Amino acid sequence: MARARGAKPSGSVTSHDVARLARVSQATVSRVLRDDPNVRPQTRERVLKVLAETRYEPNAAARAFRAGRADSIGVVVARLSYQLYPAMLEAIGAQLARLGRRMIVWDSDHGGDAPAIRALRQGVVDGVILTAATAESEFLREVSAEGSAVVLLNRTVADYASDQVSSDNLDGGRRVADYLVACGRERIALIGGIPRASTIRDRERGFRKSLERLGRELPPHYYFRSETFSHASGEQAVTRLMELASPPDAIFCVNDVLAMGAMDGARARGARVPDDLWIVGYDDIEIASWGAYDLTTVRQPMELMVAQAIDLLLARIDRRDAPVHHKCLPNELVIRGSTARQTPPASQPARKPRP
Amino acid sequence: MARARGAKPSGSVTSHDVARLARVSQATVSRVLRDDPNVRPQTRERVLKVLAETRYEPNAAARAFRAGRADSIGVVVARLSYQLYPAMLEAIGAQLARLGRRMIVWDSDHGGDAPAIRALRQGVVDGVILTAATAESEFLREVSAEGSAVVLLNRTVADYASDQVSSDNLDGGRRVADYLVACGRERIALIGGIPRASTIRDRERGFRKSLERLGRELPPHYYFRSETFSHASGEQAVTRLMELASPPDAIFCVNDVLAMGAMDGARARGARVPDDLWIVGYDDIEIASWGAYDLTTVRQPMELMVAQAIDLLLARIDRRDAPVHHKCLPNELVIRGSTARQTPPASQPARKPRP
DNA sequence: ACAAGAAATGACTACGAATTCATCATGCCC
DNA sequence: GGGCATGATGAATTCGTAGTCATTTCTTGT
Repeated sequence: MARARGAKPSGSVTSHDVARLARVSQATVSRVLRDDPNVRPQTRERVLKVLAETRYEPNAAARAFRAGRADSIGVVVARLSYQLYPAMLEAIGAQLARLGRRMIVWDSDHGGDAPAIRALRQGVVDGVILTAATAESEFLREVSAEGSAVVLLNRTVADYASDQVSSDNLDGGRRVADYLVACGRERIALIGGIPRASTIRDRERGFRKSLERLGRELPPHYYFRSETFSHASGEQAVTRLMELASPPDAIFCVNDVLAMGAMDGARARGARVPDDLWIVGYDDIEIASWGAYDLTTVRQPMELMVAQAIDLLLARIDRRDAPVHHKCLPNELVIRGSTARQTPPASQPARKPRP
Repeated sequence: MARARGAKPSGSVTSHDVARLARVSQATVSRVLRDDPNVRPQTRERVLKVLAETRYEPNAAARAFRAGRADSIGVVVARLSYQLYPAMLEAIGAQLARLGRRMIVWDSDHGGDAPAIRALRQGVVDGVILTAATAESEFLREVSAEGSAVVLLNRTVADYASDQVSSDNLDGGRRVADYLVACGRERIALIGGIPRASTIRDRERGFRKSLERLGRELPPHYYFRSETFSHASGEQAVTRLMELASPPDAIFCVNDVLAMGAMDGARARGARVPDDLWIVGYDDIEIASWGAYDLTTVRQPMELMVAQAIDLLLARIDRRDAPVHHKCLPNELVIRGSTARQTPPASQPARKPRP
């Protein structure tokens, strides 16, 4: 039994200890720590000396308890295996660090949003950023209605009273369709995903609607819904599409991993990209720019999205009755070698062609 | 100013409130919460009913304050852009969640280990897992000497009195050398990295030593040290190597991203892998198995390493005088299409050939 | 039915930092 | 030099939980 009850972190020097050693009251130590001007320089000096000597560190639990806030923010992530999410987490972490907040991370694979929301209610965190498109929990609905400090990032739910930040996935899908049609692609296919995720749903809808508007409705056999967002799914999907009597000459994949799987699958069947088949992805993860894939894709303004999500969250932590915002940022089509190499800019005008 | 001083998390129902409503003492509420057997079923029922009605959640700060522990573990990571680290983080998170611990994440890019160690001293976290190979701070040295709950994961420092878990990088490098020689490669090159990281250093040393033992010392012009572990560095390195009068026929890259960069660079210069050039990586990140790279590489027993690191950490949190362990786990050469396609198993025996 | 013991419960307290309020010291002005 | 403002400091208090210890209530055996 190495620990007494109520054991404290290593040093376990308290502000009372410091006060005693510096022959002042605990209140004065607290004042010095908080840089209160009402301390005589001489006294401050003495206290600072003892603080340094004892290597005092304030007890975080006591401080949080007293202050009523934790200075920590919760982040719920999913599928860290997909590069977009580590990148997002990295951005969130960097920005929170700059703001002096800690970041507690939950993986939505283990209980979805619930553990994070629970932590919020217990005061473990001051607010929560939800990035994972988990099922719409009634738990979340309720918390959201309470005006709790919860922000949905890269995920929208129309009737939640929570702040939400996403990029314009509808427009992203539209851009891809416009681009492919403008470049004269004739047989355009779509590899989509589970419609539970709002982002995916919007990408698909934007893509379809734009095709329709251009008189090029997507035929059912050119649509493949993959159950998971994996490389293997992309391979499988492209294999099906290429087995068709009239295989597509362009495929839009709703995210980059699917696109890379599709590319590898197509190549394995002897197709050349982009000579025989164009492939477009979504997200612009780092690998997309590497030589092996050199993937045309849609890039979201990640840093900006994260910044806005954190802004909204901190604002709401400050005042829970702050107005609810649903932000939707524009994104950008990044054209690379998986499309376009030898096709000249098409004559058919698109709404926003980026030849 | 929407918040009173000492504001509490949303509900802000305390155990006193519950006690009042259930017409019992706060102590009894506490007992019910902690499942103390000394509560009459009837009383327990009444309290539970109020607990449910009020949606009571214990105040985490007060609890942590009182209990003297945070039930949180800190993790310092680096370069989340390299897939190995998100995978590691995911494993750590999953295992901690299973143990009922929260995970606070710091990116070593912002202050190195210091913020995490500081948090440890303040009791924000009960222990820290350091995965990032940052500079050897005197801060850490000191903390380590104190017997604080710190574990180095995938990183070794000989004279730190901390628990350490890594895989046998020396042996991993050795295996690669043995394999390449055994398969009859004649001109073997090495793309290495900053020797600050113990893992990288060991991989290089193991590789070199094994070559020497086999009478195939690495000539200086076949060694390239990249400053960063990036795809671009790999491309750059391979370009240099291929410009040599006698370019290598096999390259060992000390991690997978470098290997992928090298592969893309080699292909861009018209070389075929593995027909003209073999490439071997290290880490076996997910992409390594994808068709575009199909990379031969060395896999570390990640889940096991994480499990052992957490075991050691929790043991040390329990008793700071626990014996110090330096664990070193074996790893595995995973042979794929970036090597070996048409070379038959060599006649020359290697120590542990895996043809 | 009563004592003795066990079970159930409540009053009270500690934990550490930050804050309020009271008090004491100091300097300044006329 | 007396009085008053201001600056510096300490005593006391608060926060919510989980303990300790004392007290009350119940159960059981005779």
